[in-house]
Amino acid sequence: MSSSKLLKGSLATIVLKLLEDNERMYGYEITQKVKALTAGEFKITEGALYPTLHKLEADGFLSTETQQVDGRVRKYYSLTKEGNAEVGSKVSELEEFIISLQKVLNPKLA
Amino acid sequence: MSSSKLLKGSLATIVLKLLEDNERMYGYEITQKVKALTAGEFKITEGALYPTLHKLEADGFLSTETQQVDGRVRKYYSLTKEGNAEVGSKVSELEEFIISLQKVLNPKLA
DNA sequence: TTCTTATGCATAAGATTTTTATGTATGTTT
DNA sequence: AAACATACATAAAAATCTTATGCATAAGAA
Repeated sequence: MSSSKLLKGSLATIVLKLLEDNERMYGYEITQKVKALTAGEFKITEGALYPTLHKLEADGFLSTETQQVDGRVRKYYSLTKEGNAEVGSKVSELEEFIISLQKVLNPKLA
Repeated sequence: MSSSKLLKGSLATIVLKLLEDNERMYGYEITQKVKALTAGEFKITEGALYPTLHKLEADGFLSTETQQVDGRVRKYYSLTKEGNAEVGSKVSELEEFIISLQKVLNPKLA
């Protein structure tokens, strides 16, 4: 993920969340979706995304099916049962992190 | 920083922000302050904090003065002129990152 | 028609930032 | 006396990212 090397462990959570919302997606589609959602702020690089997808699959959170579309190969990812159970806690964890971060950045408000 | 290895590049920004709010602080005090502000959610480790402080000093954003207090040495850090000029943009960058992150995590709202 | 851009996957080297472990030292509490 | 808190520091290892590279097809521009 680009956007100036911020946020380390958030990419896996972002991927899981997108797959919760979308049923199935392929890698390139994920990069475009994130770019669209953030108005170009986040640019997920392939070097970060593909190893993350492979790890999530190895961990049993994602399953894949390859498909030919217009002469090109696409590898679709979907949440497994375990993946589905994981998304919520991962997203909560990240949201709680954001809340804590805001407490530091703006102690008067948050 | 603990809280489960989340957020990579945010520690330097947190340090700069605390020093903007507090005039001068020493390392151990920073760890305690962050713990207090976040109700124990963030536990900054020494192995992360001290190298970060040293780098910020090397970059010219912080200056130091050592002081003896109750037989123990404290190394106080303060923002330099350059550090003061840097805090705002670093904090803005992090806040914009949070906004983008929320757009991904909750596309219906944000 | 050739070059560039877009689509689509993947891996490897290097950089960065963190965790974990270790070391030194003094003061305070049990 | 032992344990915990205060206070600094560094090094090895792990984690996660960027950058570079490679392969391949399709579509659009020059």
